[in-house]
Amino acid sequence: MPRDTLSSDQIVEAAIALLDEEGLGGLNMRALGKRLGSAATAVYWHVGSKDNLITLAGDRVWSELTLPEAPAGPDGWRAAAEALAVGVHAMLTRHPWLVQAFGAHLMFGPAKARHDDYILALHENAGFTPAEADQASAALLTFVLGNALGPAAQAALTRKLAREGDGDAEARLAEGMAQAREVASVHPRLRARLEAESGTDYGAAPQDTFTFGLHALLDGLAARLATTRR
Amino acid sequence: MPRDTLSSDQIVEAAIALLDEEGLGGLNMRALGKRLGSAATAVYWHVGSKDNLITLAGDRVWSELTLPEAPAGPDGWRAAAEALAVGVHAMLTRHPWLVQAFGAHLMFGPAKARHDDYILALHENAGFTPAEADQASAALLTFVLGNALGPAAQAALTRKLAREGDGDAEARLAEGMAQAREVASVHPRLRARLEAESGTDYGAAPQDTFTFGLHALLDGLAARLATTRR
DNA sequence: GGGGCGAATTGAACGGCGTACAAGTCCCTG
DNA sequence: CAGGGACTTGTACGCCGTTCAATTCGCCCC
Repeated sequence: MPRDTLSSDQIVEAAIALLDEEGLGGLNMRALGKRLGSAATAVYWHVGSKDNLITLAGDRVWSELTLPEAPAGPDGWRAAAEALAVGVHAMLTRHPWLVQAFGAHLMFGPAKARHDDYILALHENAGFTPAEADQASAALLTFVLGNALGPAAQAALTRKLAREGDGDAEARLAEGMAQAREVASVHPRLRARLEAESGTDYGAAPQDTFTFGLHALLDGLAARLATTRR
Repeated sequence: MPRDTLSSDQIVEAAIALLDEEGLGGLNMRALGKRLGSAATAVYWHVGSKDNLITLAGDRVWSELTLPEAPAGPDGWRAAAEALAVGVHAMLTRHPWLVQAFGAHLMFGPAKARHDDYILALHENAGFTPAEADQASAALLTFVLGNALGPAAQAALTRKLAREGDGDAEARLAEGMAQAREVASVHPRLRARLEAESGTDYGAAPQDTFTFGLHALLDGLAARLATTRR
């Protein structure tokens, strides 16, 4: 028999796989148990509760991010900060459920702590005062998180429609989109947007939107930094 | 008897009250029915499903925002944009559940559409190209949303601990915070932050963090605007 | 090698949830 | 007054997170 005793690592791994495939709403203990070849309740001995498991999974995902050896010096700040933000953005794109979990579970573990400390150090090394470094780091992070909310909702909705499965997975989605378009079409600018990019789905534009906003934010922070350094 | 027939307005109002008091996880159809003096299932005739109800509630809340009569001209852009962002931030503070709903429900209704169109017009009037106006509006909005995630999680956690109610509502919270501090204390910068503001709760700092980041973002957008106008 | 003990797993069960549905009640119109 | 649509109700189903007593497994010591 291939079945050995479970480990929390195995469980967290399986949970992440399930979350990536089925979304936050698709993770439930019975499905997780089946995936692990165990009874659903075996998980509880290792992780205590579903909330705990989600926190564990979130921190594990957060540890995917690779941090350069030493925080960049005063001049490398901007490139390093941008790279960091892009990395987090990519992570949230890979794991859309994470941003939903962030809104409901107060996730903070060793990997997140390491990451936070790194960003803080990066900003202090660049010349920000400690208080400014704190706020600048938070601004960067919350901007990235906010950008992930839309795609997360999109993914959740798509999955829900697919799971209802009354045969017409895409039909319902199209219907909902059409309804949204109808609501939007009352307003001139929104209608113009809709006509401009008629065939675009929700997932295409945000990438450009993200880099545009990120660059603007970095510009603003760089300006602060310039006045602080003087 | 004070019982009359329900209206969807009544239902949405009661749902918002329940959401504000108990959080997103505290809204359930039986409790809502009890609050309305009806059977739980009576709600379904009016709003169809819980998802629908949440979307309705979200749009109703979004309509709380008052938009100045006409979008500001080229010079008033910055003040108007800041005021708008601050207004949305305040709204999300009043209704922390809304940002959670945004991550799971793709909320888009008439009030949100009106608001989006208004912001778009504001940016176009200021001199942004349509494409830039789109991205700048989105950047502003996602930044505000991202800032609301932390407090939302905090509120959700507090409520959950209170509802478990094993007598020690604050004890568990303090325990969790202490645990987080222990994790954080391995890293020098985080430890410094903890020692600096030892008695601060999660809700105090974010306000300053929000205005700091917002100003930086607005600065960056203003710089874009300057180059575009020329 | 056998006995024992803690680690790990199991299946049944509980209470709460969203919601479908058939049956009922109310009220307005012709 | 008869009919029919608007509206409400109670019951029930299936899924969920979690608890718990009972059971099995694996290792260490005598």
